[in-house]
Amino acid sequence: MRMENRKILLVDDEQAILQMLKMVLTKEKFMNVYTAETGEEALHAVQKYKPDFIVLDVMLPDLNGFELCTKIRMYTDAHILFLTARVSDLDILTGFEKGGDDYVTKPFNPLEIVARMKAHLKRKGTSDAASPIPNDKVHHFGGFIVNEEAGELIVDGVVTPCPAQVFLLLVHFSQNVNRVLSKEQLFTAVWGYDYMADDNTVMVHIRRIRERIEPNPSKPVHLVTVRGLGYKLVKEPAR
Amino acid sequence: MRMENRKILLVDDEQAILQMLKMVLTKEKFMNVYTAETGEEALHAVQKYKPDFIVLDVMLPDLNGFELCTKIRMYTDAHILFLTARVSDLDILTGFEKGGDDYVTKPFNPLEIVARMKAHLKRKGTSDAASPIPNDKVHHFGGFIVNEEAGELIVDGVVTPCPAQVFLLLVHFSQNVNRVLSKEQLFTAVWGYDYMADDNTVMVHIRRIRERIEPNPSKPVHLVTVRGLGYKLVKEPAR
DNA sequence: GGTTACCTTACGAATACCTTAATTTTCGTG
DNA sequence: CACGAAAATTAAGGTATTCGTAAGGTAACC
Repeated sequence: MRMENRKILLVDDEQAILQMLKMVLTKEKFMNVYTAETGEEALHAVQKYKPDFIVLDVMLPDLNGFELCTKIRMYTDAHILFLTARVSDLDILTGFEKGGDDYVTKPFNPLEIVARMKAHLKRKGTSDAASPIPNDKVHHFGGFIVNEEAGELIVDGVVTPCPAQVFLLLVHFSQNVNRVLSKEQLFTAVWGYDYMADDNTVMVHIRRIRERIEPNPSKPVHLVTVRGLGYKLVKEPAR
Repeated sequence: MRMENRKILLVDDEQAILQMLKMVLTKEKFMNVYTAETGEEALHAVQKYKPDFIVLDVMLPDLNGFELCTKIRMYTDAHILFLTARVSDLDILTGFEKGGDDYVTKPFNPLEIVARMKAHLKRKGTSDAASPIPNDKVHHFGGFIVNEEAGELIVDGVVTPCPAQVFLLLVHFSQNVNRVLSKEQLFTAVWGYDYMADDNTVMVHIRRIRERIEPNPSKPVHLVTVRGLGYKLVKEPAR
């Protein structure tokens, strides 16, 4: 893929910086330039556009840029260049530890950003390495990941303890996304019995899943109830 | 190839800088560190050692660092990080144009050089055509190595005695890194029986592995328990 | 208004796992 | 073949966690 077709994500809360960088990049024929002004927007943009190169300001209104970097690494291996006003060595080293690849201090010459970007992207060749290797045992949802192979649940970038039965139920849902499953089906598939005497066990476990993955477990958006039919795990929750 | 086996070339006419960087790199377990004090020496070193990463001072007695960079590019595609006292934007951009990948201004923190180096080399993975064919029978973990071919376990650089069954179990884990394996799976794969009457045999062997590879066998970070599901050998233990 | 479906929290028995020691089995050597 | 050492399995006591049940409640449906 030609360098200029690479996708660039610019993350900064200062409009002036975003506009300046975007202008310079456009002048250099970079056509796929996206912007975000908050950490949350950035995470959405990463999942939506899958950028090859990310310019990331350390100081964001909602998230520390380093923490954001850690979260971004759940979705992409793209090159991350930090923008920072700080010159503390500890902060610089922290950025590298958190999975960053480079940093530039403010105020900066936008041509330097472009030069660094070009130096990096030139080496990428045509092998689009920024995409994650598809793995059907790792299920990605907004805000959490169910990793069957590792036996792990990751919520907002954090490994979340999950008892075995709860996890197995969640795995079963993840293997049947957007599909309504009755309590009987769940009990048979996950518990292994042919007959379900009482459905409370399943409901309690559903509650336990929701406590881990839902913003508000009492108003679920991921693992929703379909009254009279069962439950389903929704890939992209409605807004 | 492991990061620490990468070849580093340091080019600067100041002995103090060369010695300081070499000391820091050696402390970080980089064993193949070469130095050159002139452009001519650098060119020779590039051809002789074929370094993966080059730290290159702009001000050299015989050659301008940028011109040297252009010459070096005839022989290698290694990552080139410029050291420069100049802060002129024009010089910085010149460096990138001449084929440089990065730059750091003097005076600098040597740990930043190492951090940048690691950030870059970490991405190189094992795909280095000039290196011997990667050997998937030798498994490297933080603090220990499982060598199937030699039938050896090496912990903190020391060959560690390991009974056969314990070793075979560890090999099986090493072939399934970051993958949770149940006690039944382990018993079937390593012991060769289809049915496991009692799981205590496996647990005792797990304990024996942990006694060899874990800093604290009772609080394992490498071979971790996934309660209700089994065990997994983690490549990079969580901090 | 009554019934049904689902929700939620707390609690205790059962389970999973850990650990060390004892016993049995295997292997190497004389 | 006997013996000693090493390795593997079994046994036993212990701890921490999990799971299923119970009970009280709410909302939707008829």
